[in-house]
Amino acid sequence: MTETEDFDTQTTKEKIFTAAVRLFAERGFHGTSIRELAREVGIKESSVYNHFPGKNAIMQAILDYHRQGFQTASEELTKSDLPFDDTTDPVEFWMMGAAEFLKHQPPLSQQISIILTNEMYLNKQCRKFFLDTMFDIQKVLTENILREMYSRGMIIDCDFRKTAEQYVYFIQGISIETNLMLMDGKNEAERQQHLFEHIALFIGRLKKQ
Amino acid sequence: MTETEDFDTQTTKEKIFTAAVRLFAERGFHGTSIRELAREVGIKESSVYNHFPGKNAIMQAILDYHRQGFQTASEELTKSDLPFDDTTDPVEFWMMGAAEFLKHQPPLSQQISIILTNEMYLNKQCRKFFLDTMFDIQKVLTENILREMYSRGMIIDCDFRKTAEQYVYFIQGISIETNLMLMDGKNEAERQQHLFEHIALFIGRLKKQ
DNA sequence: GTCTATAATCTGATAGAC
DNA sequence: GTCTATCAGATTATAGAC
Repeated sequence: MTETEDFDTQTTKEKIFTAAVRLFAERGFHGTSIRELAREVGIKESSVYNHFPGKNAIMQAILDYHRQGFQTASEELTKSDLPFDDTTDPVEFWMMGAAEFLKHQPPLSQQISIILTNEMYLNKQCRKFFLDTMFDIQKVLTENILREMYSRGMIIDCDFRKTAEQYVYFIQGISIETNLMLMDGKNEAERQQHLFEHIALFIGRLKKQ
Repeated sequence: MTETEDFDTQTTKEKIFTAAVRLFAERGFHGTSIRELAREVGIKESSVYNHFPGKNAIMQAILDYHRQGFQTASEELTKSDLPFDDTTDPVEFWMMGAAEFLKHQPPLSQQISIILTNEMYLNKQCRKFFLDTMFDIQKVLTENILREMYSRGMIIDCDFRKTAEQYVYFIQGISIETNLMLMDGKNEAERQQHLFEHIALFIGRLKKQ
C-alpha cells in the first residue's frame, strides 16, 4: 500500500484503502460499515473481501502504512542538513526544521492521526501506535535537535529531555485544537499563524540572551 | 443527573447514566449497544427507554452533566483564596492551585473527558463541548491566575494570554499520554511525579530571577 | 417501571455463478 | 475480480401485558 495517486489510476485495493482512511477519520471505525465503504469505492461489499480479509485487516493496513511512512519521514529529517551560520536565529532555525518535518510527512498522515486519536482509548494496538509515533519518536527527534542547537551555541543549557517532552505535549494540544477548529470552518492561514507564534514563543524562551 | 453515590443507592436512571459513562469511555459510543448497557445495569433493554428516549439522549445527558460540573468547578476555583505571602514560591503556589482545581473536578469527569476525546472528531456537539471546556475555559482560568501571580510580583512580565494557551496545550498533551499509559498498566504515582516535574519546569521558567 | 415479544433495519461475512 | 443471493446475528426502537 504505497501509492496514493489520483483516484482513477489507483487499483481497487488502493481505492478501498484511501476511502477507508477518509471514512474512518470522518465517522470512526465502528461508525463505518463495509457496505458504505464499498459504495464509496463503487463496488459491491462482497468484492471488498477479495482485497482484505475483513474490516480489522483494513485498519491493520492503515497502521502498517502509517508506521512505515512515519519512520521514513523521521529518518529523512535526521539526515537532512539544515543551513545555518553564527547569526542564525534559533526560532528561524526551528521553523526551518518544522517545515522540513512537515514536508516529509506521508500523504494521508493527517487523516490517519485523526483515526488514531479516535481509536487510541478503544483499541490497544492504536494506543501503542499512538504512544510510539506521537510521543516517543517525536520526543527523541526534538531532543536531538535541541542538543544540536545547544552545541552550536544557539540556545541556553537546560534539561533537553524534559524540554523536548514539553514541546511534544504542547504540539499535541495545539494540533488537536487546530484540527477541531478547521473542521468547524476556522480559517487555516489564521491557525498556521497561531501555531508559528506559539512555536516562536516556546523556542524564544530558550534563546541565549 | 446529580448523584453519583454507591451503585445500590442509585435510581435506575442514575445506574444507566453511570454505566453509560463507563461503557462509552471503554468501548466508545458506537461500540456500546443499548443491550450491553441494560445488561450492565441488570434490566432489559426495553426498560432503558423508560428513562431515556434513545442512545443519543444518554450522550446528551452526559454532556449536560459535565457542562454543569465543569462550570461549578471553575467558579469554585475562581472564588477560592489561596494562601500566600512574599516568600511563596510561584511553583508551590501553582501546585496549590492545581490541587484545588483537581479537588473541585466533578466525579466521572475523567471518564467523560475520554468520551469527549473519542467523539470530538466524530460528533459536532462533542467537538464544540471539547473546545469550550478543554480549551477556552481553561485558558481563561490559567490566564487569570498568571495575571494574579504577576500582580503579586511572583512571576516575570510576559504575554499572559499566549503563556496560558501554551500551558493548556501542554496539559492536554501530557494528560493524553498519562491516560494512555495508565490504561496499559503504567504506575500512577510515577505519572503524577512526571506531571509535577513538568509543571515545575513550565512555571519555573516564569519565575523572577 | 419492568417485562416479553417483535418489528425493521443493519452488520460482517460467505457461497457460488460468471 | 466482480457480481447476486443469502446468512446468522446484532442493532435501535416500539407495542402491549403485568
